[in-house]
Amino acid sequence: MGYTIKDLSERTNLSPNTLRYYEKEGLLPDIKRTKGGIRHYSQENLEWIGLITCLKNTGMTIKQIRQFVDLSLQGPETLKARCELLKTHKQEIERHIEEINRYYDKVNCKIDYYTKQYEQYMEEEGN
Amino acid sequence: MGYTIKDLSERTNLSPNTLRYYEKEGLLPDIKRTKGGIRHYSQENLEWIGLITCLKNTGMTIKQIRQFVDLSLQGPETLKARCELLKTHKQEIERHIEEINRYYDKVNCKIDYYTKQYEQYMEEEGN
DNA sequence: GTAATACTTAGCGTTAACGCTAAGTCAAGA
DNA sequence: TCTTGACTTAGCGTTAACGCTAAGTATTAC
Repeated sequence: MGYTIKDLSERTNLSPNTLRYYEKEGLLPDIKRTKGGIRHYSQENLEWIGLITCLKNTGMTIKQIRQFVDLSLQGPETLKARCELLKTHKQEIERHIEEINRYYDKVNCKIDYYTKQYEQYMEEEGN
Repeated sequence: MGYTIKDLSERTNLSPNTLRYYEKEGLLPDIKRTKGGIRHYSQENLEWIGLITCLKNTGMTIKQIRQFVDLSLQGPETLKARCELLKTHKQEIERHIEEINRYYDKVNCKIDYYTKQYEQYMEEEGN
């Protein structure tokens, strides 16, 4: 039971290098080892990595994630703090979403504009 | 008429350094100069920078933007190519939007989860 | 005329998040 | 048993997109 580092690498699309790096940086606590020292990731570990990846891909730095992880390790007294941290981050994400939507509109406008320009150009050339 | 580099820096939130850098990299063609060699940005230049910024902040690299700019400089024969390029990029943006929405949902789930955990914790402690 | 701003070249520094390598050791599944 | 994969330390390399500095010159708004 459990995943080897290669298994997990495939499931998470993170390289073994990256998985070791995250562990070293404190983002992945409680990874079990065999007697021989080989990592064995649990289902829980896999899910945790899902959360880490989520935070990372929405703009959190490793250091910031580290702080969140440190809180998590301190037990239920920090539940509120963790919640606040996530709520703050949620607002960040909302800002990103707004921004990207604005840019999306802008690109669409440009596409329309170029399309019209192109049609006009073809008409002129077409004669 | 026209903006100095400082004016434009303020309007675009790009540093003078960055504006010169973009120009050097070929993202900003046709910037006029005074006899003395001082840059004078036009309204058109400002709008162009708006587009560049849009592409950059939606994940295009300087090099890719450069290709788009090069096409633009070649006149109306490249209108179709530019259009295709933007459409491809539009799909990229759509992928980003989907991704970020998934992450957004995940963060919200976590917030709910922690909130419930917290309430439960408070109940237990509250006695 | 003078202070404030702009220009150039050029080249080194920075940050984040890894990648990669090497050397040497160890583990474990078939 | 043997081959395949895993482990460690440690340290250098990489990429993108600038930042910063210095030195020395030129311009321009007031």
